[in-house]
Amino acid sequence: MYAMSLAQIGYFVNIRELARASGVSTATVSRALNDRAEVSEATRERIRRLATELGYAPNEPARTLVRRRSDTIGLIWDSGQEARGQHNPFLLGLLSAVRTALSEADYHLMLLTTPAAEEADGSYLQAVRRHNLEGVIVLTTPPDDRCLRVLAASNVPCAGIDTGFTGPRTVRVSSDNAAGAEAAVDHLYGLGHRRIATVTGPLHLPPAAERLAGYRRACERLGLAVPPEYVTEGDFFLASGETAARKLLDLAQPPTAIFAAGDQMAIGAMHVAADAGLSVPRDLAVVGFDDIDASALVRPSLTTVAQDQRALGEAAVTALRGLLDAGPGKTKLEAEPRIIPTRLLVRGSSRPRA
Amino acid sequence: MYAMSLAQIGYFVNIRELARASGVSTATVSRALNDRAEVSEATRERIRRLATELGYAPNEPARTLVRRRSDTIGLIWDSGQEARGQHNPFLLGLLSAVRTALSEADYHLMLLTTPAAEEADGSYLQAVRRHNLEGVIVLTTPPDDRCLRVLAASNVPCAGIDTGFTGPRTVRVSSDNAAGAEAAVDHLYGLGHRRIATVTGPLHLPPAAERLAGYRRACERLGLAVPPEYVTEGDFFLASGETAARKLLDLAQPPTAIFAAGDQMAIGAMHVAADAGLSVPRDLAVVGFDDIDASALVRPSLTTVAQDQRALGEAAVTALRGLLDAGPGKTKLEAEPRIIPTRLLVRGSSRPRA
DNA sequence: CTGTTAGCGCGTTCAC
DNA sequence: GTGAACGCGCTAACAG
Repeated sequence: MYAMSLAQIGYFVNIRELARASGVSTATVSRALNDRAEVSEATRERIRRLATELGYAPNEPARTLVRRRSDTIGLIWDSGQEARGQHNPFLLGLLSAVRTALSEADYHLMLLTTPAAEEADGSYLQAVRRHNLEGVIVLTTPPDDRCLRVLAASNVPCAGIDTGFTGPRTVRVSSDNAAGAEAAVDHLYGLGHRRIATVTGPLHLPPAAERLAGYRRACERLGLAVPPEYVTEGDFFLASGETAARKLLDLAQPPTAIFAAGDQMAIGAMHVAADAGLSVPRDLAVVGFDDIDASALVRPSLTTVAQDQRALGEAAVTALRGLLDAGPGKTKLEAEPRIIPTRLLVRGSSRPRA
Repeated sequence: MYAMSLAQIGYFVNIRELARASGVSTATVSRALNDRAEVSEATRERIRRLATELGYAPNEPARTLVRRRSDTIGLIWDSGQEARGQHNPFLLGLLSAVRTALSEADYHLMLLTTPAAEEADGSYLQAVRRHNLEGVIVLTTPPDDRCLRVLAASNVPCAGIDTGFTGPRTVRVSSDNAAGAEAAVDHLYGLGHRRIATVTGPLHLPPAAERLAGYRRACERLGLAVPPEYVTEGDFFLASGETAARKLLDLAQPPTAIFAAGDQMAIGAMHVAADAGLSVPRDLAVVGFDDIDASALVRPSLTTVAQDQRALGEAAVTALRGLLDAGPGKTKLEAEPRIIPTRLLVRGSSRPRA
């Protein structure tokens, strides 16, 4: 309590004072606090107690300097979407999961900033070196980010969630997009639907391509025909879902169900159906992907393939730690992607037809 | 280009090598790179060029150690909501804004982790000292967080967005909740509504209390009666909005319009109205607060009082920098809150009655 | 088991 | 205008 008041007025103890107070050398204090084996249990305990009593906190910059490691991980997330005013609704969940997992592993987290447009190709790499970062976690960033490519090409350990980049010490973590899409189609098929169309995301993005592949695979397995006009490309946003749905419903043989690769597009499809006087799910069933907040709030609520943000975040941290522990030599880990299962949430937009 | 390849194989230049390469002492290099006046323009330019060429990056831990300042800000956000699986939809916008504003001011950002439950009351404070953080930004954290109270009570500069804590070097930034609520009521009044009820948030939270105050003030100014049963307390989540709306619509004199202090509750009210066979906005107008993503996606789309996340984030950074520049002496700044205007987004749930 | 010593990379005195 | 020397707080090597 005495110590707390000291700390509150801005007085901090350093290792030297702690040593003086406990009657040993700074080296012993350091050993005790860092759980080195060569300290007697008695002195360790004494130092420990005194440390908390005096409110001692190690100076991390100093530790980093001498140990040559910071126990700090950098975090990068997509700012391209932000620029367009579009926030990826997953980011927050991923961020929380990553933060929690990292702190449980005793790593600190530093938020890296996307560089200004100029020729700052190496700025992520520079940041890593400036701060002695051990590795970087990248959240849903477009693979065409030059600055990021430079980073991935370096020997800095990187774990990416839903990213497409590769490099010597890179791991990718992502949801099982294909299986999720398959589950969605299976679900609709089980409901009796035989004319199932899809609205995809931008097909140059891996998740979008994988979801389409899953859709195709399920249709093939189930013996469903997929006329070319049943596959329409969107951009994950609302308007593109509306446009696509309008096109699909205008077909001579309109689908009775739509699987959209993103929830916003799925919601757009529901709007169009309502405007056309169709009842969801009776006249048209809709399944989305992602489980954004809005999916539970719209009416009817949206059946969707939910991603497990928590598991994704934890997997990214685990993967990164794997890279860190393996050391610079082991480049074999690169290709080993981490796939996280999805979960189908059946809601109002696809309840069994009466 | 040559330098880049060196950096990519993990070879880093430090100030000593830079000095050798440019034929001066490390002192001169330091002066040149830190824009000290005592260096000749010629050598400064030469050193600069060589630095970028060789991919030199200063070692921040070392700089922090010797300068006794880290240029780093800590970031804390509410994890209570996360634990309950409820993400505050604003967080992401605030985070981006804070990150951008901070990096423009040449500060680095460190994510702090909420401590495990144990008796870690001082852990934020400890983190600040460990990393030599200059200050902390707190995003929407409940004011009853003990760990946070210890931090706020210290002399660490803190800027909080939508938080209720106070301390010797603390600034609070928040939306103009009262004015926003007033604008919502004015809007409904302008549409011809005279029986306007409200669903509040938990009234122990400042934003909830302020929005209710604004509602009351507007009603008073407009000469509208506010029977006690027109004010129902919710918790910002969907279900509470539904419950409240049911109660309101069951009244002998049901309101023709509802102002909900949060969008989720407003959407809940719309659900209840629909279930009761009422048409929104014809039979019941609804206005929310926050402008969460879902508000633009539901049907009818939700009229809402939008918070300016960008401005909030920037204001927090500005306020914090004010505290930092003022130094430990100036405790006067504490009480000066930053109020950010809101914006009424008129959408389908309150379009003029036919 | 413990103490002494030597830097980690940098900014900052002092001299010149 | 520039260089040499020192030390920030801490850990690691080496003695004892």
